[in-house]
Amino acid sequence: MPELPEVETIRRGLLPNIVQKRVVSTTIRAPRSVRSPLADFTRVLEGNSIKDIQRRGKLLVFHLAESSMILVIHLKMTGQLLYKQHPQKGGSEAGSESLVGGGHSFTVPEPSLPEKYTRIALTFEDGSSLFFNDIRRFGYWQLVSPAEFEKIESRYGIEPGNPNFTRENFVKIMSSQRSVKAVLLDQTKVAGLGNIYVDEACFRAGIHPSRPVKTLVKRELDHLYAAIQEIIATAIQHRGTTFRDYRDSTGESGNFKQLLNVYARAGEPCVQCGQPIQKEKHAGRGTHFCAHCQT
DNA sequence: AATTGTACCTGTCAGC
DNA sequence: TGCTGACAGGTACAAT
Repeated sequence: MPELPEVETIRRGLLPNIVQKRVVSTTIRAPRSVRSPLADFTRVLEGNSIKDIQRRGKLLVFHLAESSMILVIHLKMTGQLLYKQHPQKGGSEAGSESLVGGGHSFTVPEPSLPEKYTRIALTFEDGSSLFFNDIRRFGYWQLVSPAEFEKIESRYGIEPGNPNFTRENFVKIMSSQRSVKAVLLDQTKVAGLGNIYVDEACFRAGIHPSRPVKTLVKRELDHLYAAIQEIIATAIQHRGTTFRDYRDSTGESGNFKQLLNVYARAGEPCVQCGQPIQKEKHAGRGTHFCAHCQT
């Protein structure tokens, strides 16, 4: 799924476009993507407007102007939130873009929305729309009360980029029997990291992802603490990483892929030492590392 | 408390 | 070409 940098990029893209806008209609094409009673969902959203969009870890948090209910959206693996300025005519090829490559010139029609994988759509008073596309349907939209939100929110750990991501708090987390990989992926410990950025942070810090966190010495903790913040900040600057499904709110891919050192580079030479990057399963996830540079 | 397996769902790709 | 199995950026839950 989109991790912190991707979700943050989506949030920033949506903010100027849908805040203050009134929802005039909701379309639910996949009822299971909504984790609230559908009647309530529609009743609360229609006629209401978006007051603000925040983010907690990988969760997008929509505050409403005329209800205390909060809309939380999790994109999981393949969720996308696409904003379209103008209503589209179904089935047309309008909005095509031309690409040139390998000596051939060809045209890729920009798919019109809604499409096959559109699960939910909102239409605003000015005719613009927000589409939730999600191939695998792991993602969800949920309306929660402030009390329920507080409960959800409180389970998330410290976040790179937030004031609570202090070295002191970081060290507190890094004191279990579990591996670095497992702890950094644990959203109740550090919120927002996923498989890509955990592997990249471990590489940058020179730490093997299967090391038990309690074996890290001060210098290694310092490196890892700094690496996480640098990776996340740089990834946000580059608008996230796109492999296949991730797109920002305008449908654009992220640019951080070219800066990856280990993730999805199994067998390719390490940028530091030239040895092939390894891929093994750790903490249940495909894990990429350089056996020479990470100890 | 921590780890492992399983489930959710659909698409893609490697291998036969 | 077609089939099968493994795997994919995430997380919740049950079992161990």
